[in-house]
Amino acid sequence: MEKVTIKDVAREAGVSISTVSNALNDVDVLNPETKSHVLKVAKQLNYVPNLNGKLLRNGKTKMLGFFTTSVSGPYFYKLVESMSRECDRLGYGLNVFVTKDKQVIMSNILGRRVDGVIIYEELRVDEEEIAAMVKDKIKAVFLDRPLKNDTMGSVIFDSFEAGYEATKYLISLGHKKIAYISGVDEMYDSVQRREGYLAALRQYQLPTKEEYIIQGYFEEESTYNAIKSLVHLSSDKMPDAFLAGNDLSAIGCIQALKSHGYEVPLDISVMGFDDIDIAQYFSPPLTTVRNQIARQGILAINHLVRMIQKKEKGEMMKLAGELVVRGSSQVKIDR
Amino acid sequence: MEKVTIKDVAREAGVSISTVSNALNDVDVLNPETKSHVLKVAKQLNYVPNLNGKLLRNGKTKMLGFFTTSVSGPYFYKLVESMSRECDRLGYGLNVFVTKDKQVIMSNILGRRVDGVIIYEELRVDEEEIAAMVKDKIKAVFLDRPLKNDTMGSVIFDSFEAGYEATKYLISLGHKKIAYISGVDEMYDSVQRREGYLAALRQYQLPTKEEYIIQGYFEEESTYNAIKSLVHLSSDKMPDAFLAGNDLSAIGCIQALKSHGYEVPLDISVMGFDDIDIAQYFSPPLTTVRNQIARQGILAINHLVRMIQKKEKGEMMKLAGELVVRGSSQVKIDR
DNA sequence: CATTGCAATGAAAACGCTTTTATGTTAATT
DNA sequence: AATTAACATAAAAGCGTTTTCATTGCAATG
Repeated sequence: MEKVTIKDVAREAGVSISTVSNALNDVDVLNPETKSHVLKVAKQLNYVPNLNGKLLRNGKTKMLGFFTTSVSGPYFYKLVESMSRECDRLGYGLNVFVTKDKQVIMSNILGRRVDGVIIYEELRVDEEEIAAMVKDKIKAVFLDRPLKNDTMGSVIFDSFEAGYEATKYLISLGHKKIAYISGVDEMYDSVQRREGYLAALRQYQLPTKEEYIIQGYFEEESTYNAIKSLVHLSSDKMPDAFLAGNDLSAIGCIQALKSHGYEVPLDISVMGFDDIDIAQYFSPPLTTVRNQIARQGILAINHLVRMIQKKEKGEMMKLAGELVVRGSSQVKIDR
Repeated sequence: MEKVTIKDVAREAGVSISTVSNALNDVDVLNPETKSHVLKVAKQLNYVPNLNGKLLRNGKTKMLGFFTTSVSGPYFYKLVESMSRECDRLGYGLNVFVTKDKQVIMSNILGRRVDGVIIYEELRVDEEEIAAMVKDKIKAVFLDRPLKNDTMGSVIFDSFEAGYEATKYLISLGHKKIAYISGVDEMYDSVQRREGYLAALRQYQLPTKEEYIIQGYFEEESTYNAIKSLVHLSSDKMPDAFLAGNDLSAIGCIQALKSHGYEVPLDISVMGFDDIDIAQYFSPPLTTVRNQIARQGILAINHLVRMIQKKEKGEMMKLAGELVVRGSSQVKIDR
C-alpha cells in the first residue's frame, strides 16, 4: 500500500478525478451508481485524502493554534484537555506550541498553518506585533488579558471580583488585619486580585496598609521566605488573615506560619485562588476561589470558531470565580 | 497587507519565482546582490511563506501528532509540556488530538498532516489498524506498551521493576502482610506493577494471598470503598502495609484507614506510584515511586524524530522509577 | 428536423511552493 | 574564431486537492 491518491482511484474506477472528488465529498451531481462504484473502489484501495492538498486548495487548515510560553501546572492540562476536546467536537485539531521564539509563532500563524489562535498568559507579544497578525486576518482569542476588537476576543477570569469577594468573605469572618500576598506585577490576574482586595477593604473602611501587601510571586518558596520575615512582628501587628495571590502561595504561607508555631486557621486564616488539585488534599484543606478552567477553554474555542466560521467580531467574556470554603479559614477568635 | 505570495515578491523584485525561492531558502546559486535584493523586497512586503504550499510540495509537515483518548491529571501536562518543548527545539510543531474517533485519527495520520505520531495509553487501536498505519510509512512511538519493530518504538516505564523495588522496600521495613491495590487490568503499568510485587513476595518467601490483591481502579474513591470493606478484618488478618497502584489510590486508601482509626504510618505503611504533585503535600506525605514523565516525553520525541529523519528503526526504551521515601511509610512496630 | 435543455462526466485551472530542466551570457579553452 | 565551461536566471513541472467550465449524449421542445 504505497501512497494512493485521488488519481489512482480515478484510474482504477475508470472515471475522472473530478468525479472521484465529487463522489467523496458528497456533491450531489453524480449518477448514484457511479458514486457508489467510486466509493467502493476508494475503500478497496484504502484511499485517504491528503489533507495538505485539500488545505492548499481551499485555504482552511481546520487547525487551531495554542501558543504559550512556559506553562506548567494544573492550569495547563485542564486548559489543553478541554480545548482539545472541544476542537475535536467541532471538527478541528489543536496545535500546541510552547515556545518563546517569535519566528516560530509568526511563521505558523502567518504561514497559515492554523485558522485561528488562542494565546495564553505569559506570552508577551508586543502590541504592534499583535496588530500585524490581525491585519492579516488571523483570528485570536486571549486568555490572559482583556481585549476586544473585530478580529480578537478574550475569555478571562474576573479576578477583580474574585479578590473582592474573597476579601469580603474574610471580613465577614471578623478579620480586620488582612494581608495580601501579591503575585507577579506584570500579570493581569495578579493586579486585578489586588485591586479587588483593596476595594473591599476600602468599602468596609479597613486600613490598607502598605506593609500588608507582600510579594509572593505566585510561588510557594518565595512566599515562604516572605512570610518568614514577617513573623517577628508583635502579635498585635501580625495580620489575622492572609489572602494569597494563588493556592501555591497560600501553601507557602501556611508552611511558614506553621513553622513558627501559628496554627491555621485557629490563629490566622489563609486563603488562596485557583483551587488547584493540591488544595483539597493539603492540611488544612485550602479555602480558595475556584476558576473554571475547563470552561474557559471551551468558551475560548467556541468563540474562536464562531469568529472564523460566522465572521463574528471579537468579544470579551469574563468568568466569575466560585468561593470554595474549606479548612484553612474560620471565624476570628480573640484569645 | 493582503496575503502576499512568492509571486508578489518575484514581481516586485523583478525576478522569477524560482529566484525568490532560491534566495529565501539559501540555495547558493545566486548572485549575492540579487539575493540580498530579493530578501530586502521580501521583508519589505512582509512576506511569510505559506507552509501548506511548502508542505504539499515536499511532503513533510514538520508536525508530530500526539494522539490519546481521555487523559487528565499531572501526567498529561508534564508529558505535553515536555514533548512540546522538545518539538520546538527540534523544529517541529506538536498536534494534540484528544479523541476516540478513529476517523479523526486515521485521516490525520494517513492524511499526512503529521510526519509521525506519539500514542499514549488508553487509546486502544487494534493491532491490525496499527499495522495498517505502519505499512503506510508513518512512524510511531508508544508510551503505554512495549513494542518495537522497523517503524514503531516505545518509551515506557519499567513498572515491573518499580513494583518489585517498592515491595522490597516495604519488606525491608519489616512488613510481612503486604497488600497490593490493583489498577486497571487492561493497563500495562498496572499489570507490571502487580507482577513485580508478586515477584518480590516470592523472592522473600512471603505468602501471596488472593485476598491481598484489591481492586482500586487507579481511583481515589474506588479504593476508598474497597478498603472500607476490608477494615472489619481482625487485626491479625489486616495487612500491615499497602502498596497502591498509584498515588491517588494510596490517598484513597489512607483516607479509608484514617476514618477507621488506623494511623498511617504508625499502624500501617502505605505507598503509591507516580509521585504526583499532591503526593508531597498530602498528610502524611506519600512514599512513592517517581516516574520521570518529562524525560519520557523528551525521549519519545527524540526517538520519533530520529526514526523520521535518520530512518532509524524502532526501539524500546525502559525508564527506571525512583523510590521517594516520605512520611506514609515507616519501620514496622509491633505493639 | 433543428434547436434547446438537462444530466452526467471530464478537462483544466488554481492553490503556493520547490526543484528540475532549459535558456541565455560571459569567460575560458582549443 | 569556434567550441566549451561556468554561471546566473527563468520556465515549467509537479505535489493532491477542489471547483469552474466545457463537453457529451439524449430526451424534450418548437
